[in-house]
Amino acid sequence: MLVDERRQKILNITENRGYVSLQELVTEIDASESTIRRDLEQLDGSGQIRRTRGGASYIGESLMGFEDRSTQNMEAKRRIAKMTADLIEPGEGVILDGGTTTLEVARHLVNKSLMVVTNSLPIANLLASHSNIELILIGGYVYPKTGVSLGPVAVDALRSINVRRLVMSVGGITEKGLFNSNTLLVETEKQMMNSADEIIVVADHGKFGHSALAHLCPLDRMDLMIVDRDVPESWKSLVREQGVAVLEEE
Amino acid sequence: MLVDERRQKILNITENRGYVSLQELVTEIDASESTIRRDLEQLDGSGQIRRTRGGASYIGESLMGFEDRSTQNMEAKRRIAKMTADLIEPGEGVILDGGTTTLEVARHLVNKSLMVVTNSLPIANLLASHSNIELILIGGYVYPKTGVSLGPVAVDALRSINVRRLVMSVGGITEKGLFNSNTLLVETEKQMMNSADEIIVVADHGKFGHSALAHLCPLDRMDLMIVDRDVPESWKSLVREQGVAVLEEE
DNA sequence: TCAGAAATGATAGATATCAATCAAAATATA
DNA sequence: TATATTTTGATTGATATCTATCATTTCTGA
Repeated sequence: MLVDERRQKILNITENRGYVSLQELVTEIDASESTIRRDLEQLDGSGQIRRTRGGASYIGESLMGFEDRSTQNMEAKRRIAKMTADLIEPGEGVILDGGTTTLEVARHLVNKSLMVVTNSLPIANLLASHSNIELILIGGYVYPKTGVSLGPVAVDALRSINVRRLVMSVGGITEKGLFNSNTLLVETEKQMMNSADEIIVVADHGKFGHSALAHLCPLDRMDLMIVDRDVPESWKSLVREQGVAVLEEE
Repeated sequence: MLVDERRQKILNITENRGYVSLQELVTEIDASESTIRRDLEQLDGSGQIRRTRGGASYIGESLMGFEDRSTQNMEAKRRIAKMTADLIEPGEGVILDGGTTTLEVARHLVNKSLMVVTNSLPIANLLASHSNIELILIGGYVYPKTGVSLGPVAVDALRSINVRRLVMSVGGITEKGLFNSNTLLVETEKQMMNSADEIIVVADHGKFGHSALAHLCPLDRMDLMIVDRDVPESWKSLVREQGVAVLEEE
């Protein structure tokens, strides 16, 4: 059997079953353990399967790298996401910024009829298979860490868009305003804000009191901020003083 | 955290990533190894995940969005993809059109240093996590069936791009030229052709002799066509007569 | 045909995972 | 409140897998 033939066989088996043990492969392909190991090493290296201890598993086209890595305050993020999604009415147009919380928002939107604009690969991925959602993807340079599109291409694409609401996530919030860690991202988000009538910011308690590299906007640029119950009262009143509505849990 | 909540979390993570190691779960859920083991045992016993040595993998159809399990001529497509990928040299810029075959091409490119431009969500997903690849995503209306961006937004974004090679897939090939099933897609692909110096078309034997709704271009617009060994000689010579190079299996 | 390169199979020590067990903590029940 | 039950976390010896190495075989190109 040729090398590529054998690897193709491994690929097929893995794809069909989702997972195979190394021993199964050794038996079925009738090659030595070492050979199969080397095949797995190669196939894993080229991104075709995922090697695991004792075998290999299939790599779907799923969200892969991005999601779930930072489960910080995930509980709070989920509750915030639910509240946010409940605000969105059928038939609306909405921009969803990239982020863990906004991805959770998207999960709650899959059954509504909406026009969604997003620069986030994970969100696009989630929504693309739902035909009730008209999905407009914002392209650009893709930032590998989070899978969002950035830069001039993204900004240009956003210029021709106008929707009712923007749901935005941020890296940090201080009395100076909103922050994110990437200047290109901030440029993109500024254009998002120009393209929407109402600016909604979702922020869990971990965001307050922290700034970041790039300043996005002052607090009063927001229309509505949605937070969890663990955000100190002092922060909420500070934001309210700027004329921004604050929606908190129950 | 409640028991069921924890198990749901394991389920979610497993489903999203296809596979998780036990150690990852211990870290992210912050429970003891024993507890997670017991959870996995339970979830495996009730058929919700498949337990593997060192972790767990997702069970059930890899519904993962777009890809069609019953794709025609998958073997041939894979071999064509391999040949195509071998042509691409490190440092190049390349446009990858959406399609089953081009997705396979992308799999072979993950370890090269490249600039990749694509309008395909599945391809973007695959490549986004590889930092050696500079990924530029073409946005636009997302066609739910296949997860590719189409329309004026996509065309505009492509206008400002110029790369060495375009790898394109087609719906059908006749003596009249290349076809695809969607007019918006064809408009987008026409701009792709303008944005590349060399046009490579990948086509398995199932494509020949079939036209489709929208005419893309005449045969002589191609520079190189890559086919499998089952394409009849008559088609290959027809294409060659138009001054197009044809690369076939060995 | 021959030499060099690549692929293969076997082995062994190091390392990680597993199942089983038990005590402590949390929860439920009387 | 006290007791029984369940859940959890830590430990341990047994077992499986991993990496690295090396001799052998197969493939490749001059």
